[in-house]
Amino acid sequence: MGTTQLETVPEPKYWHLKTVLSEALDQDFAVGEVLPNERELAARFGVARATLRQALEQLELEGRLQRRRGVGTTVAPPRVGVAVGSTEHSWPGESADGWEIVDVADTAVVSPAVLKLLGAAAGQPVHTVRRTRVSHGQAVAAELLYVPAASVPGLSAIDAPAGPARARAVLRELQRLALDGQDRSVELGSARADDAKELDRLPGAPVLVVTTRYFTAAGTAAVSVATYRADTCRLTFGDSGAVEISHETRAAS
Amino acid sequence: MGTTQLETVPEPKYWHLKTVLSEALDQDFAVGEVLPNERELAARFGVARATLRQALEQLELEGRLQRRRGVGTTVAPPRVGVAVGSTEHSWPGESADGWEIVDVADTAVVSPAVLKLLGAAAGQPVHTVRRTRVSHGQAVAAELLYVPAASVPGLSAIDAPAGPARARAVLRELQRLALDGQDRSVELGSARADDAKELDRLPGAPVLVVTTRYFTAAGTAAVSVATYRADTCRLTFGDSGAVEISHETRAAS
DNA sequence: CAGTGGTCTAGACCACGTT
DNA sequence: ACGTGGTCTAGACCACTGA
Repeated sequence: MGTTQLETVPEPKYWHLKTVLSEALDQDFAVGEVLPNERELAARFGVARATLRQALEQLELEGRLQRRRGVGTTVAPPRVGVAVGSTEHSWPGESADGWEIVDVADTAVVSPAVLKLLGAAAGQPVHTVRRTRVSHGQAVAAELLYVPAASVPGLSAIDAPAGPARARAVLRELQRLALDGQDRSVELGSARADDAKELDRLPGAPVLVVTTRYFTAAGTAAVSVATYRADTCRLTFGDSGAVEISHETRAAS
Repeated sequence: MGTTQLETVPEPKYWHLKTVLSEALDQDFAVGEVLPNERELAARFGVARATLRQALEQLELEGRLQRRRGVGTTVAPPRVGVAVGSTEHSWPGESADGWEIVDVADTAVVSPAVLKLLGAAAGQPVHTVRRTRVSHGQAVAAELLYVPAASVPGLSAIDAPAGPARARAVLRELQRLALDGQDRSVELGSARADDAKELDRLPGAPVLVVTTRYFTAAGTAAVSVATYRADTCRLTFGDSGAVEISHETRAAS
């Protein structure tokens, strides 16, 4: 008996479903179009709703679909490229890069892990600036920027009582410093409740967490933790224009 | 009736469960330790197994747990930092960076999207090199490197019949070219069947897809599509050492 | 073989947005 | 009020690993 090709196991239903749906999306649906509801789709494919949902979840994870409770499931536009690492190092807030200040919780309590990143001692006052990044009219990222008070001594006395005005002051002071370098990492996470609200997603939604450390000669002057919507964003780093790709880049060769 | 604090909606069970488990992991479990099986955990918390699984899935997504069919659920070590963007641009294969050549499918059929990235015409021959990146004894990434034959003219005649030897030859030829720049993007995806096998994960597992374009004066000389295990990897970019963080960085402030 | 996680079902109820 | 997706249940069977 020749070992031709029949040692493959039965493909899970939801996996096969995903493939079928994916092809249907390419051929029969336009961006923004709404799909039939889950109960009907499940019936049409002859599977339980939970199984259908497993396929939809994957497609949403890959940025093909957008689902909203109370509304429906729509075909998502291609992911937007969001520039994260320009060639030149720069402080947050320099040039209009799509970030909007939301709020600042002055001298707030900071988690031990962030303190460790800052190389700061517990109890040390830290300015905490909350910002949102908007692209194509949609919120794509929420950021928490941590700036030890020691990094921006100019603010020690002249202070507004916290709020957007003060946040801007913190950024302004930062930009006066000489930036020696920066450090960045990207990992997968799930949206905390506050970030989820900012990003118009449910808590637990997949996000790309970008952690950046800003260095001066004196050490780590600031740390930024930015969470990007993983479903709609493609983070771009590089010299030249953003890479233009779609999910098809990874289609079976 | 004072509107004290009771407009909060009931937290989903799986979300609360995740929090409880997360704290238990911090306090009562060591890295590598195995958890009780799903049926017992579900019973212990008084929920259905599906609900418990929803919590476990999130924790796995966040890199806190590792689950393997037939084996069990174990506490995952902190994510490993994997350097992706060194300061200097470099061709793939330069310096020992943990990549291992697996195979090369010479002049294989290439998806239209990749061809578009390459700026190449359909039907043009493209060398396709398959590599794996190993870190700490574990496969963390699988890569497909596309090199149009036109980029490495030195290989046109002197050829082995495809295979690791030829793959090495392609990389060697690449490194002779003057690299003008590169372009990188990161997005969330789910593992294709072949990548999943390489990474010892199930198909559909979450991965970080890093797409890199390599430019010479003549245009795009090569494109790399690397898929990293999202559960175990933290991609690092930057001048200095990798950022050292844990999930705690994003703990509620 | 026994035990694990992975898949699947057929129902129920809930939270949300729109009408 | 209605229809949507989100949560949850209590079961069943399957695929894989290891002893």
